[in-house]
Formats: sequence, structure tokens, C-alpha cells
Amino acid sequence: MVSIKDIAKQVGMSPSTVSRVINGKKYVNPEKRAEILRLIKETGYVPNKAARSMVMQRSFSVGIVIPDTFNMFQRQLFSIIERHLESFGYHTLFFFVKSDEASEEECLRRMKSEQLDGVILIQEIKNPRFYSYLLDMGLPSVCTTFAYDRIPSVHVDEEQAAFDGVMHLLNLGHREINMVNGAGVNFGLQRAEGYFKALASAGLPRDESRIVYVRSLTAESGMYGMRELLLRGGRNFSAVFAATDELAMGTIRVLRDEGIRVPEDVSVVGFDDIEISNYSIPRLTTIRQPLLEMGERTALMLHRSIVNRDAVESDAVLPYRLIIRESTARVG
Amino acid sequence: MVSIKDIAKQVGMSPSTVSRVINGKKYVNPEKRAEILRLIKETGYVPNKAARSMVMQRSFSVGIVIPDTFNMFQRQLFSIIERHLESFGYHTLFFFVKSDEASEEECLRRMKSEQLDGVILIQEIKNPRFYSYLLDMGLPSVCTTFAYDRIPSVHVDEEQAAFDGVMHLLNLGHREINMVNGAGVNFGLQRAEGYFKALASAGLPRDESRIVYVRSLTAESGMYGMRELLLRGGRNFSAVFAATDELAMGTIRVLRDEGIRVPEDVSVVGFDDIEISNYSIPRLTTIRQPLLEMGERTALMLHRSIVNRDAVESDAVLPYRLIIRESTARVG
DNA sequence: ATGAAAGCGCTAACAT
DNA sequence: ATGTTAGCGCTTTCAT
Repeated sequence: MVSIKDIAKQVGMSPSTVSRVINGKKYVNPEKRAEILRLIKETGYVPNKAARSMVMQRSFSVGIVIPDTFNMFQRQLFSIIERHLESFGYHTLFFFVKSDEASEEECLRRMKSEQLDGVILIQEIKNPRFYSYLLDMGLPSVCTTFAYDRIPSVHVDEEQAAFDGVMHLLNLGHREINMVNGAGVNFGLQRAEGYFKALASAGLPRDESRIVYVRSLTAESGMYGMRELLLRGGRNFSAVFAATDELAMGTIRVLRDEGIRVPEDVSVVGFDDIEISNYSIPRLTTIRQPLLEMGERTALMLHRSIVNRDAVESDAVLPYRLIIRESTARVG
Repeated sequence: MVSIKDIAKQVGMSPSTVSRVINGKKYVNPEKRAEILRLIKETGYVPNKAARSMVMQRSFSVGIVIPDTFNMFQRQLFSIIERHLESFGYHTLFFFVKSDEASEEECLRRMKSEQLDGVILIQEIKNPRFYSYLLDMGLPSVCTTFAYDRIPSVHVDEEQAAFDGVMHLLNLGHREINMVNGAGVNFGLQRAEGYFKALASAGLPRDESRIVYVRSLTAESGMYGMRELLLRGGRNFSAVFAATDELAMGTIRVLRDEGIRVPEDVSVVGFDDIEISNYSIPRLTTIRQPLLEMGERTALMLHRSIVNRDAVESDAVLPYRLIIRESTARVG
């Protein structure tokens, strides 16, 4: 592998000068610079990242912490974040964590060993030590899709968004509305709260038995959730609010298998607006999270707090939007 | 950040000894070892990866090259590969590449700078220099989901799989079968070949106008492709073979919008068997690629060629399987 | 404008 | 069994 020394030797200059050229520093004779640049291109020289990151005490990389079972929304989100991070000159390291103690611990270890410039969390970590570590190290971080006090975050007003989704159902005349929700995630609680508040605004009681909490946010879990609801109350509902689009797809699948038509018999509202929601049968009515903007803001926010370590970033609460498509209809 | 020196000082030993303990080498007094281990735990010491990778001339990381617009099958695949790689002790770096020259070039640069232990390609790279680089550097690599001469690969027999998919349609009595295919990917060509061979085996002519090539492998592109086919020949078909499940979803969407029922009016076969294919309406008949096994074999193969640099790995051609669900039916 | 030298944190060869 | 030393490739004072 060709190194900075090789280049230096070939042009008869010192490594320092070559380093200056590479880093675009001043105080280099334009002619020498040109020659060095030419040689760099010619030899295909590329700086060794480990060496550079050792001496500079930073890695030019940011870590993205994401559940190993990330859903499609999260997948789309991290692609966007990755793209923006790249435009700021960072590389991206993914840390897939399972939601158990050991995995979070391992993730922490890796993060330490990597000399990260910053961290983005797309997953609520259970272990409080995790956050303490970030804070103690003064490691720039931002949370996205959820909020954590003391770490800046980018998200939507979950509760209000859920409220609006359920209001849409209410406006369509639905009164018996179930919810399929994710367990163990904070936004699940917030979305449930919005759901209850909307019902309350229509004078409907808070009925916990109308919510089922499932372990993951996938279609598979959605099926499980809907079956459970059917078991609990039979067909005592005319609408379902699902905490994610994937959950909604599973819900619709079960309904369909039971011979219940969507939206003729039962209306379904999702949350996220992932790509296929616009292609599925029926197209899904859902609450769109502003994916592009969330990704952009997240990357920007992190970049800013890396560049200016003691600037305090404030949370960005972005606008969501109810997208009405085919899975909801006036109550029959 | 606590370093190996700090640990050494605190136990009154040399850094070498500490290093030996960390790396589980022999020749260290059990008591000292225990004490050092204790201190490591106590201080939360974690080795600096950059330093280690500089002196050892390797990074303990493998790069996964994947299209920036990766589809769901690829997403599922890389999750699995990542998991296995981790179990072998590697970290995973993702290289998202667009399919343009500049992006491939940039990817190459990054790969050089990272001192990778190995590379996995989930994407056919256009630029031959890319492969040359891998080969010249003696960098262990494996291709997955496609084959490249001179680099070991893990894949299914694309042509035969496509053949079987189309045979299923033929067996159902279909004779007018269209294909929605991905442009610019090698396996697209192979799947087309299987499609033609199946048709030929039923005495049907090779009609290029029945294939449409679309730019990506998404549902969006699938819609585009189906519309184009409709434009070309109207309803001159009773079945469609789509080169990926996502393409199939888009295809079905357009059909539905045209009032054409699946499978009553038109049968659709996909390829991949991604998760939602089992939840979509209708559930998709498709050719399953052995995701788990492909991921495992890919990781294992790479690991072996890293450990044993001059062992020659042979291609792994894994068994696919036709999964018959609801999107295909006997011709009406 | 340029070079010499030190040092980032670690491992490995060589002593002992 | 353990310490000493050199050096991985680079950036960054500090001289000049």
C-alpha cells in the first residue's frame, strides 16, 4: 500500500509537505502542490484512515444505533441520514442492537473502541448507562423518531398525530375503534394516549381492552395483534388504528382472511407512510412522518454539535400529515 | 480515554503484559492476569481500534457493497450476513453505491482507506477496475446473489429458477405470459433466459415485446413496467412473471387499478419471497431464495478466505423453491 | 515555504 | 514470564 512517505520520496520532499497538500493547508508552493497532486492521482494513494484517526483522535465516523429488526420506516430513514452524513464528510457505522442488556452492552463497547465523532439513535435504548455514557463522554448525539431529555431529538408530535388519525376515523362515523400497538416503545405509549384523547373528545370511554400490545412492529405482529383482538371481542369494532404501517398490513391480512372487507366493513389507519403503503391493496390511509426532513435535520443537527461541541441544539418537532387513501371509509 | 499504559501503570507492569492479557496470549502469570482483567473491567477500558488496526495492518472489518436503493430482499440478506460476520468477530461497514461511475470510484477510495479484511458484494459493479482492485490487492471477497468469474459467489441458479416459475404458469394453462424485468442487472438477463426457455419448451416463440425492462427493482418501477406492457399490447396476456417480488407488487397494483383481477383474470409470479409477500393481498406466488442459507454461506465463505488467504473457494449454488400462494390460478 | 521530530495507542520481535 | 524497543502512517508543533 502506497503511503505518504512513498509520495514524499518520489517528489523529493518531506512527508509534512505531502500531508499539507492532502489536507489542503496553506504554505505550499503551488508548483510542488500540483506535482504532489499529480503523483497522488497517479499512484492511487489514499490516506490510511486508522493512522489519521489515531493522531487526530477522531474517526470521521458517526454511529447509527438501530434495532436489528428495523422496520421499513427505519430503513428508509437511515438511508436518508446516511446520505446527508456523507455529504458532511462522515462515514457511517451501523450498530444493530437487540433489545437485551447484553447487546446494548456490546454496542457500547464497540462505540467506545471506535472513537466516534457522534452518535445517532433510531432506537430507544433501555439501559440508562447508555445515555450516561454519551453524556459523560461529551459525545455529540441526537435521537430521531423519539425524544430523550438531555439529548436533542428530531421527531413528530406522536400524540397529536395519533389523535388526528383517530379523529379521521371518528369523523367517518366510527365509534368502535381498536388499536394495534407496539409494546415497549415510548412512542407506542404516546400514540395510545393520542388515541384515547381522540376517543374522549367524542365522549367515548377509555377502554384498555381495545388496545393490544405486540412485541414488534412488523406485519407478522400485526396479524398476531388482530387475531388477539378478534378473540377478545369478536367483531365489536368498525375501525382499527395501527401504530405502524406494517402492523396495519398484518391487520388487514387477518381481516381479509376472516372475510372482513377493508374498508367496506372495517376501516384501518396506519402510521409512518412507508413506500408500499401507496401500492398495497387497499392503499393505506396513514399518518406520514416527514422522512426526508427528519433525516436531513438529524444529520444537520449532529453535524452542528460535532463542529460546535458546546452549542445546545433544541429539539426539532416536525409536521406530520394525514394521508387519506383507500383503507378508510364512512362507517357502513 | 483510558489506555493500555494507564492499566499497565496501575498494576505496575509493562504495556506488553497488558496487551498479552487483552489478546489472550500465553505466558502470563495467572494472578497478574486476573488483576489486569479486574482493572480492565473496573476502568471500562476498551482497546482503541485505530491503533490496533494500524499496527496489525488490518481492520477487523469487512465491507458490504450494496446499492443505495437496496430492495427488501437485499435488506433482509445483509442483516443476516451482518449477524454471521459478527459471530466471526468482524465489524461490518456498509458501502452504499449508486450505479454511476463516480459513486463506484468513491466506494473504491473508501475501501482502500479502510484496510478492510474482506469485501462482500451484493451488487454487480459496472466498473471492471473495481474487481481488478480486489483481485490485485488479494483482498478476500465474495459475491452474493450474482456470480462473477474469478470471485467466489453464493447464488441460486437464476435461469433454472425463472424457468420453473414460468413453467408453473404454463402448467396452469397460461400461454400469453409477459415479463417485468430489471434492466442493467445480470440476473435479469438470466431470468429472462429462463423465461424464454420455458416458453420455448411449450412451443411458444421468443417474443421480446413481452418483456419490459425497468430501471430499478421497486414497486414503483413495477407499476411503470406494467403500464408500459399494457400500452404495448393491451390485455394480450393472462400472466406476468416479475423479476422481483416488489416488481410484482407494482404490477398487481396497476392491474387492480385497471380493474383486472389477480389471479382471476391475470396470474402473477414474483421472485425472492420477501416478508410481505406472505401478507400482501393477494399473497404472492413466488420463487424463494434461501435467504438464511445464502447469508450464512456468504459470511462463512468470506471468513474462510480471510483466514486462509490462498484457499480457493468454489461457488455455492443454493436451492431455490417455488412457493405457490394466491396470485396464480388456472387460466380462466 | 519546508523539514525534522515527536507522538497518537497498540502489538510484536527481541531481550532477559 | 515479563520488560524494552521499534514502528504502523499520519498530523502537528517547532525550527529554520
